[in-house]
Amino acid sequence: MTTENLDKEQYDNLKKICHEAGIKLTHQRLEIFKEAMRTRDHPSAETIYKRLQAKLPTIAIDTVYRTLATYDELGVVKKLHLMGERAVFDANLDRHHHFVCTRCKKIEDIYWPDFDDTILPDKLKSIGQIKSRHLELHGLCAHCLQAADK
Amino acid sequence: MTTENLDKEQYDNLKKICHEAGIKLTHQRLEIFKEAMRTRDHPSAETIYKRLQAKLPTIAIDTVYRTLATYDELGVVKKLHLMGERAVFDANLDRHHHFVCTRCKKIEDIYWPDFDDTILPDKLKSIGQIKSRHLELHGLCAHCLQAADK
DNA sequence: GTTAATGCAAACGGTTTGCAGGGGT
DNA sequence: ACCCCTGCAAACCGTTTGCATTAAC
Repeated sequence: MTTENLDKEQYDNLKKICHEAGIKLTHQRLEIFKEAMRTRDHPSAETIYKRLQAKLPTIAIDTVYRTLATYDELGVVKKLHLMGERAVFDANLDRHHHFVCTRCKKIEDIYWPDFDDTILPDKLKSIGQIKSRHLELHGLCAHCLQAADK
Repeated sequence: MTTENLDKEQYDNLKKICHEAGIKLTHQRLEIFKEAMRTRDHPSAETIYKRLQAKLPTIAIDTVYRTLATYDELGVVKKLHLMGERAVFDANLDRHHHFVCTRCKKIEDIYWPDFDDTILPDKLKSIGQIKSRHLELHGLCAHCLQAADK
């Protein structure tokens, strides 16, 4: 059980979370956690699975699915359901939204606190009790935009 | 080829769209169009398929998928990808967003023109070329809210 | 040692595809 | 008559599940 690339604080925190949830901190769970924390590129379960194969050649993809579902329930990562495509997992728990490039499918986190703080019109409040707002901006990312007007 | 429940204007418009797109206006395509127009409850392809079985007992579900995909391309209906659940189709082409009840999973169209007209912060514009914004509000609908505080 | 998690394989559900026959233009 | 569209079946892909083995506590 190695902890390189993972600071002690994060490790202790995960240990605490698992302990409080009454689940075991297995080798696989630790590596999946590290991989999820390592990048901000919204990997899918399959992506995480592939990235871990070098380090854990015998890991099964259903373990990745199960672990990420557990982490989602525990609030360690957040399962997103963008675009009806495969679910992707976001280790960024800050209040944010997403930009999706329609060409390369890249997903970028965006921040728009003024929008988050905008009070909903009274008309919308009659719908019920609104708990969260999820904004997706769609378009061409800077990179694809550049490639488009070649 | 019957047109009950479909006003002549809508029918002529579909005919024109198909003609201009160079595709045939078949019996199945007309019935799928009528079914999509008949309700505003965001049916899935499977739902439309089931609703048409009484009238078209031999229709195949892949025809529904193919036709709805065609209509999506033609702008007749809009394919949504909410919540990573099965894709649903929306015949409402007005500028609007969606409310999703976390309990009963009902999807309601919502309108918030002030938000649609809000200019994006300059910071976000650096992402690239933003073409559309899709907002999902999540929470409990009025009905489920009432059921919750029984 | 006890219990839960893993790996394997098979099932699952929604969606897509190849093909031959049938219907619209 | 021509060709596109349909219906059928099978494949597909991401995800989930049942079960025996393995590992964490």
